[in-house]
Amino acid sequence: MDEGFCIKPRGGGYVGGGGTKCGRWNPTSEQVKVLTDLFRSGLRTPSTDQIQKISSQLSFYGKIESKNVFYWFQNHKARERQKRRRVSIDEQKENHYQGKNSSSITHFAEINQISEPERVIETLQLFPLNSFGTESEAEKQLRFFANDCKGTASFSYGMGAEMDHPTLDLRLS
Amino acid sequence: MDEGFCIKPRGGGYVGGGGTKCGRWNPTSEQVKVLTDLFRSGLRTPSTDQIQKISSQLSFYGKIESKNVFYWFQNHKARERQKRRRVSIDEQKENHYQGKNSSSITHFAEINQISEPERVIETLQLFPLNSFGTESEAEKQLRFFANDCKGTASFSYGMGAEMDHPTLDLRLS
DNA sequence: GCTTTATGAATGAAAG
DNA sequence: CTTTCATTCATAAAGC
Repeated sequence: MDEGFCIKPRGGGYVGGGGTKCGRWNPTSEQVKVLTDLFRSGLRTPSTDQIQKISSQLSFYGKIESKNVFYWFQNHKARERQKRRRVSIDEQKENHYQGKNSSSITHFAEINQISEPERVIETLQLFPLNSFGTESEAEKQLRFFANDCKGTASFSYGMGAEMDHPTLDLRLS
Repeated sequence: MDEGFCIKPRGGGYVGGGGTKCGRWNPTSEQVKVLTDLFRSGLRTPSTDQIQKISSQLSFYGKIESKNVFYWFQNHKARERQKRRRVSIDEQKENHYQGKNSSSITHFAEINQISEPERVIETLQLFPLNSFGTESEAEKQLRFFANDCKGTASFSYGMGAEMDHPTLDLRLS
């Protein structure tokens, strides 16, 4: 793949024309059967090594790449969860106690996370207190960005007259 | 202009009015282009300052936050690495059996041109100015393979030594 | 054959 | 940095 370049009309602009012959993997029934079997056996997130082996085995039945196996598991797992979640919500709507015991395994923490405090640590400018190693640069950055006022940051950095048109001059010295 | 913002392009788009309730950042093609350009220029882990500047510049094309830029680079970098890794392994495997009567499955016209100057200038103080740039085709990332498999199930499909033929021994023990 | 559905692929966000 | 999750985009296959 990688050469087809699937055009993505995201953001409004429709890229007319465009052959985009992105041929995607089309698993054979045997391949699907094996994959499903593995999934049912409990395999959910195969390791790289496992994926390689599975892919090799399945290549007997037809063209296949490692990434196909990877995607298959990702999608399968995600969709199962998705389905399950829908059911969960559905039951929640009912709001009836389930006569069914068995401490529900489904952790629906996500569902009512809708109104989570979000733990917005004001600004915390008190002590930078750089505790070595415990926090990576990336994390610091992220936290920093959290305060970022979202709406089009157009502070005058000395960007001069860059707002006139797409200057794109990204000199970041 | 494409007019990006957070409108869901598909179908009618039920973003609901007034709420500004946009889910996740949906980069415009211009934004992606610039980011890709920067990446190709060698920028991999922009500093906080750089991120802010980039974000400011890109805000011209649509709503964007610093953290979006941060995440973009993080993801892009990680996925490029993953892709490369996977392709390598795949090519390595490509030499395996399929000897049977396989009907020319050897149609792997997907030899990625991992060719890229690859001048990973860690520090990168200045940029070669954006300069047009054709639609960079480097936007096909690939997910990585997990390494979870916390002994979920005791299946032990005998994939390991039997690479002679599709054993597919899915012993679930 | 055109519409709907199923699913492969991609990627933003975030947790670890 | 690595790994996982959620949501969306794109398209081949199925249904009408």
